[in-house]
Amino acid sequence: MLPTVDSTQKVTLHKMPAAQRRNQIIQVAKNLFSQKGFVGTTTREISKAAGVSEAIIFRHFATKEDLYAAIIDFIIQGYNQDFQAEMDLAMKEKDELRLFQTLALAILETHRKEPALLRLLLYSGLEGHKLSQLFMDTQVRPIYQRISGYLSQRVKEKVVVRSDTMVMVRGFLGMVSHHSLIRTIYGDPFLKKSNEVMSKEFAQIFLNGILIRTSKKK
Amino acid sequence: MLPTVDSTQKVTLHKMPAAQRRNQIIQVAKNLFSQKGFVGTTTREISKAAGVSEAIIFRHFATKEDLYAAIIDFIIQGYNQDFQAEMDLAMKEKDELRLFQTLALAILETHRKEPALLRLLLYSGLEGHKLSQLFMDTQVRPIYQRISGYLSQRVKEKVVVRSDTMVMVRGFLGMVSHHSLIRTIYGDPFLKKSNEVMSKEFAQIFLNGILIRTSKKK
DNA sequence: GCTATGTTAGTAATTGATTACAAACATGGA
DNA sequence: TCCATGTTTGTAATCAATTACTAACATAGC
Repeated sequence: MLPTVDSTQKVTLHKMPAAQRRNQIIQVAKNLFSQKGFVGTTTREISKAAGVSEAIIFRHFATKEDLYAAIIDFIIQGYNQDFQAEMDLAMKEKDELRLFQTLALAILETHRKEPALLRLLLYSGLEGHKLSQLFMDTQVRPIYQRISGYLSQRVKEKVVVRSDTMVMVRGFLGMVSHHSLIRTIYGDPFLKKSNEVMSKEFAQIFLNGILIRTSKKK
Repeated sequence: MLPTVDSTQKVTLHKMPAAQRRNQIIQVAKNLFSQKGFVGTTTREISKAAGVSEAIIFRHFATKEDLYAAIIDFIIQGYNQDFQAEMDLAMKEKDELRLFQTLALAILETHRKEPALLRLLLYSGLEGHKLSQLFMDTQVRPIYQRISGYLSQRVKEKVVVRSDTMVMVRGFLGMVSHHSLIRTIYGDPFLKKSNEVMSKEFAQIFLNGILIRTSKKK
């Protein structure tokens, strides 16, 4: 907030509890870092966007790097994985279409609602910060493990073709993630379908690709 | 090259023809920009890496931005598409497996041999430079058109399932590109197969996914 | 009144870009 | 063949602006 002028023409400062200010700075900085990268974002910009003086930034975070680390924590912590429950259910019921459709939609919708996350991840990967590695280890790898494990079980049950299930997961997540990337970064002017439709079509292609064809249907 | 001292203790400068020096600067800058981004790379670094003073950079390129544009030109110009011929042949012979395997391998090998290209593309996309848009328009879009057109023809011939061929191409290129991205940026510690194998497996999954199954073969 | 929250006004270092000047080269006319 | 003349390729030093970060002082609100 910028200082506001009251009725007596006197400037009144907007003081905020430390925790709240700290959180506000994190939010503001997250957006700026995601738009312009770590080196591309200046502490002055952040302070201006937060409506405080630059010194306030350094009262809450010792260095610019510390602020970045706090953003990392915030993201890792607050990353919502409530789609996990639905995926569990789909696995239990051995409903592959629903499983992969849910997974795809969760990813696409996350990136649509929070494009800053994807951009921040890419920047941090390119700039060599630890966010990317941490995110891969704590968020992405478990998904690989779970899906890959499930597929391996389905291979044994002669439902999925005998091949490297890690490659399958990589392939499917590639379809979805790459689509988000193109959409988020390049705008994607020539493929404007909804995330629901894209999820369904990706899941269909993928499942036709890995399921052993039975002649029961069509 | 740094100035070298000859036998008579006299400093001899290493002068280079303008065109050659210009080219050398482009190469050096390309690597630095790809590693640290546009804002993350200083003209001083570039000059040091090129072994000349900073003023030389600005003699050949009016601004840092101009240097970046020259790199863009260089990449667009020198981007090798000799796999196009092999893809044409595969299309002519209606050999889908070979078509998509060739495409995948060409992409993966390009990124393996020249990781700077992928990184530069990502940075330029994130930083909002025009390289990304230009590359998409001149290099990527034509591939989408050609493959998508071919698949549409094969849909009519009842070989490929009736669905959006653009989504199919996006899906396949997603598998491949995303794999390259993970490998280039995050190192990919848990999927170490060769590009040849990955190309084949991706192509198989994808083709099983979009081809209408005939019962002639297994 | 006290203290946490804020500001103003700085720091030294680094940024992209420019200056003045020197060394190496090309070449035409004697 | 030679060297005087003009051009090209280079350097060192410096510019104003901006960087991350800090010190000293001010004030809101309990």
